[in-house]
Amino acid sequence: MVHGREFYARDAARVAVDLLGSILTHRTNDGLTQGIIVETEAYLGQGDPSSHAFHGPTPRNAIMFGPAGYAYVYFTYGIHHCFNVITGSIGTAEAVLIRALEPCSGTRLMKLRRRRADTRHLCSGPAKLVQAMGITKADNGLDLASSPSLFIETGKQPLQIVATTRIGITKAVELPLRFYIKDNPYVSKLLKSKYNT
DNA sequence: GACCAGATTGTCT
DNA sequence: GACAATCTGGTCA
Repeated sequence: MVHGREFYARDAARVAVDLLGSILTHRTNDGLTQGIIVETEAYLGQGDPSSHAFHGPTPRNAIMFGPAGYAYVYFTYGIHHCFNVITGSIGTAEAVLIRALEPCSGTRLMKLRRRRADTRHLCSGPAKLVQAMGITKADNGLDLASSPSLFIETGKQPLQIVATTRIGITKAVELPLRFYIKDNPYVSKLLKSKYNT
């Protein structure tokens, strides 16, 4: 079942947890890719110093201030893109960053896009999965609740979930807003980068 | 595996 | 002008 607006219109942390085990699908002209979401991070809008929304609306983060269920794709470090889903109610600017996937369908296509042969390294990081799935800045603002080409649906249910601190940020680093599936080999980093190289 | 440096440009102060 | 929700490839062990 594809997640609808009501699924996304809840607290970012709750959505982040519930997205674990769900399946992300992207259809492009090149073909179909699918992955199980195994790692997420919650960003709490204007109250969160490490959120893009912290300083208020700008042209870049405008989509965050709209309704839940929309995709927020941004560019960073001069080379990378990251993929988020907007959550909460209109104006709260909450979002969930998808950090890692377990490749499920279209792994051949993922390997071509990533130019990597090792399945383990196809989607084990926010910028990696964006590249493997063929997500681009053009997907910014797409409605995941109604798009036929980009959506998330219910997957496995009973899971062991680990909550820990977020990665790659310099503010509010202590908040336990990163979630991943215990013992899953596709998670980007454990407490000490174990599966990363 | 651990640690480090370089890439490279959009975005905002 | 500074910095960024990162990744890769190098060195050393």
